[in-house]
Amino acid sequence: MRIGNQPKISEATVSRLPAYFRALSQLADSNQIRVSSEELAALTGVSSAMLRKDLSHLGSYGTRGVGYDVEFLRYQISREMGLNNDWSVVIVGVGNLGRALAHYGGFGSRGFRVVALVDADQTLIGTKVKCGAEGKTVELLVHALSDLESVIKESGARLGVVATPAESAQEVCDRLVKAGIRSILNFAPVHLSVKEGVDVRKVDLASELQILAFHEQRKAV
Amino acid sequence: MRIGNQPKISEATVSRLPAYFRALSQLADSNQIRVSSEELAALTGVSSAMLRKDLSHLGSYGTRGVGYDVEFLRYQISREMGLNNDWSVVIVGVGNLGRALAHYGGFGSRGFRVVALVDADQTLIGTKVKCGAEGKTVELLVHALSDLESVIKESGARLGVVATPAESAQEVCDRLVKAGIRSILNFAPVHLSVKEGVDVRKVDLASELQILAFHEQRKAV
DNA sequence: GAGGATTTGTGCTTTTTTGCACAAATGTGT
DNA sequence: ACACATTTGTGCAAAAAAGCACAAATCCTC
Repeated sequence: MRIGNQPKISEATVSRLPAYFRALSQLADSNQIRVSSEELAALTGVSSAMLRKDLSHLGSYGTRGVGYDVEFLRYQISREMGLNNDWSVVIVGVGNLGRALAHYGGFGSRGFRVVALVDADQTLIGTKVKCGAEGKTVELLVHALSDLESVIKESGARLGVVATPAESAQEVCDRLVKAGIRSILNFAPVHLSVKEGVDVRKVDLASELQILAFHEQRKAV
Repeated sequence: MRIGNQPKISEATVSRLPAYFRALSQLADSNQIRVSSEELAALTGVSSAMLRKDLSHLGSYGTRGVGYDVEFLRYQISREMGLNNDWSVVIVGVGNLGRALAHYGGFGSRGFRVVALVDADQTLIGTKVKCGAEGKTVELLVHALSDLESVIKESGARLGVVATPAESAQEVCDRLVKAGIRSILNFAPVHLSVKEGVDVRKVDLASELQILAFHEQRKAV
């Protein structure tokens, strides 16, 4: 329940809000007006009790005996998560992964916009890369890594994506932080250490497979 | 501590083992013989106490007053996680993301091998895609989605990667499960429901950015 | 071989997260 | 207007995870 202006939403809850938001968006697209906690929970793979408790942290947006208004709840979550703002993203590292991220539709939609691409590879610098999914693609110039600071300043990027090899990730991270970026999504297979106040989230493809393999191995026994 | 042959390693611990493994691999590459819990913890971004407790679930592989033998500990973790096995991976969906995954070096190394590519797009079927990072690249033929079952059977894949659009993800998932796959890595922005005994791990790029945006918004206040 | 300096392994406490169960609130039908 | 069927919101209990502190074990020096 919201009390002051610092409602203390737990980290576990925050990590599930995006899933609720996406499911609600799908329901809205199919013109569904109302949804019960049971139905929304099934769509997102959580228990209905957990869903209700998560939502209760945002406020009391449901109606007992009825359920939730899809569009209203969707709006409340998007507001709470700041998705009404337009978040500018700079991607560092335009290899296969970086390019795939630039193309990725999920970035372009829902409040995120790739505004700058940076790489160290001389053969890539100056080339143009298509950003965003079908519909509203934009071509972006790949800038030199040495211009990172000015690129961030001019583009106004607030979120940084590190898609470089592991070797250069920490250095890139340090420069992002020094340039004022305080939220970083890291795809490089290495832990990035940052000063307090900077958030780093890590996405590690190999780790996910290893975790799956661990459980798969257990099943066989 | 290991008691029977079902040591009950907690999920939180399992999720951190890959990070330990990678850090140990880096240390081994730089010919470091021993490492303390403090040092390894710093490399992986956890507390030294948590690291020691995690490792203690595998067994007592350290030496008090000394630390851990890098190569030995690395081997124990890889054995525990089943990375000595050769895990065959089938990737369904050879769009930008699927191709990036196929190229990704972290898959090719460390016990994972992409053995099959499948897509529904007629213009992609029959084309060849380079798999694996520099060093040992292999060209793989893209098979038709309709041949999914036979492709899995012939390639012997045990891990499935779903890199399709959200609309087709659940159907692809169902067919993977029916074909005997029990561990799935899902990149499609949708929850996949599966029968008991099947593991699904989800990697959602948009969600990660949304979580970052949430915290970033809080900082500004 | 005794004493001091390290560093692991672990019992215990605290915090976080999940799950359960039901009262409170709403809509419906008669 | 009243009984009844739903479905939310939440207090409380259980489980999981993280953090602390220190005894136990090892190495090194003299």
